[in-house]
Amino acid sequence: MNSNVRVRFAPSPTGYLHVGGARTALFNWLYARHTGGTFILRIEDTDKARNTAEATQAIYDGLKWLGLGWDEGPFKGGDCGPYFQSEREEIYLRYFNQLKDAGHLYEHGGAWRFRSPREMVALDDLVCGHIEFDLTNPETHPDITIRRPDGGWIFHFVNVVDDIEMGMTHVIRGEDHLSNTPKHIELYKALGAKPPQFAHIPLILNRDGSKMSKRDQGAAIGGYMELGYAPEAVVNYLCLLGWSPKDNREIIDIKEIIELFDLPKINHSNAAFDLDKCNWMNTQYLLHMSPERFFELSLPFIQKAGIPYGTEAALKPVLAIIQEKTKLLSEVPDRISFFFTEDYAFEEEAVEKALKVPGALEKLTILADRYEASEAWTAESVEATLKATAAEMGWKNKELIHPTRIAVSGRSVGPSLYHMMEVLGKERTVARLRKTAEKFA
RNA sequence: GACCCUAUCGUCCAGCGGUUAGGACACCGCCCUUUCACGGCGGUGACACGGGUUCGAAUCCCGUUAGGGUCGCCA
Repeated sequence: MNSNVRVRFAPSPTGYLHVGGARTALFNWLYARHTGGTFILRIEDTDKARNTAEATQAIYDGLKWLGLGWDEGPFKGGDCGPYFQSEREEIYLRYFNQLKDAGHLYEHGGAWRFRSPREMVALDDLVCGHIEFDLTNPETHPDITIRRPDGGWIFHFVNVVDDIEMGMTHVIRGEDHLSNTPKHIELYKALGAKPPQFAHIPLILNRDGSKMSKRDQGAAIGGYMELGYAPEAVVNYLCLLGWSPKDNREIIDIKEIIELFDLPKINHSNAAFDLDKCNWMNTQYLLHMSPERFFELSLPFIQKAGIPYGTEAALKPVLAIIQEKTKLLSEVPDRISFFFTEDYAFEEEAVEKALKVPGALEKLTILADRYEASEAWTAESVEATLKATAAEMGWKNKELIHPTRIAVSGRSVGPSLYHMMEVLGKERTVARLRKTAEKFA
């Protein structure tokens, strides 16, 4: 932290963290980390009607889950607090009086409005480039209200005041604020402050180009948390919406993204959210992450589901063999459940196809005998024994493999069969084979 | 309606005056294979349109069209 760059994420507590907001936070965070600057979290809770307690928690949870830690803000403190707009009344009053005394304000219907200087306002946006706005016509650009008759403050005013007070050097926000920016610049000037550098990033839309709202698929960060995405995958995906390393790579470590990230490299056009690609990204991360990380991310889901896994030592080998098949962490409990109970369920269709065929149950009994007699118990030895048995008896491998898979797991799909039996252990494997042979006899 | 932003495969990106327009997701084949995945190979698929500028435009300029945003006593 040794540059003077100060950026912020300033969400309004709405009850959930929107992906668009998350990416705005991410780009601010990336810029702060890239420059060695400071990332600030400020809660814009001027609207008292909203439930700030729970709604604010959703913001903290989402940012923490994504790994976007802030340097100043709630729980962290800092020299520019408080970091809740609802607690900054005196500051707003001071700036309000400054504007009023200088003659920039007038009362209208009980509310206070800022008198626009009626000029051309130029903006050199770090993403969008040089833009000139003609604010000379009051018909098309009416004066903005900054304070309600009840004394409440309006976004445009408190946002600018806080950015001045908190020493923001760069304002990185959604493009939906681009048209508001000239008004903000007027406010900065009237307050005798130098406007920060602006960077308006493109919006995230639905696949069909429509605006993403709360109910749309993939819109709420909480949804990713519940379904069990790897946060690093979601972050990686979000980074690629509007930014790219320019060399056609997709999976990139966040450390490298921090190095490569810069504002002028951000796209100018809106991006559509593609859940398919996000899902692919997630499976890639799940597949390649360390077993330790997979364990760490899976555990909460396993505990919540109440899987009686016993000890971590018993759980880890099981997780190790299902990791490569897992698409979402929320699937983990179901994928591992049969390892931890002898009362596992049998898929009806699989039973019909593989067990209720002539000779299938006899095969299981014969295999159980062979396994019982075998010394070694590794995936390799288990496989060798199975194939040797099939060869000896004149069966096709498949004719033995499928009934065996269903006998030991109750399912037609699952982890590598031999590894599954290795982890299950000799005793339980043999017992399951025999029990199944009896059960469907 | 006014103003602002944007415009390359269905989607996300690369390209920044001369390329067989590249990669990824998705989709379709084939291969691998004990299931399901992973993986490998191949394929379908795009420069919105019209004018310029230039020896030469996806690349630069203008217009049109389309999409998005803003125009609140919401943030």
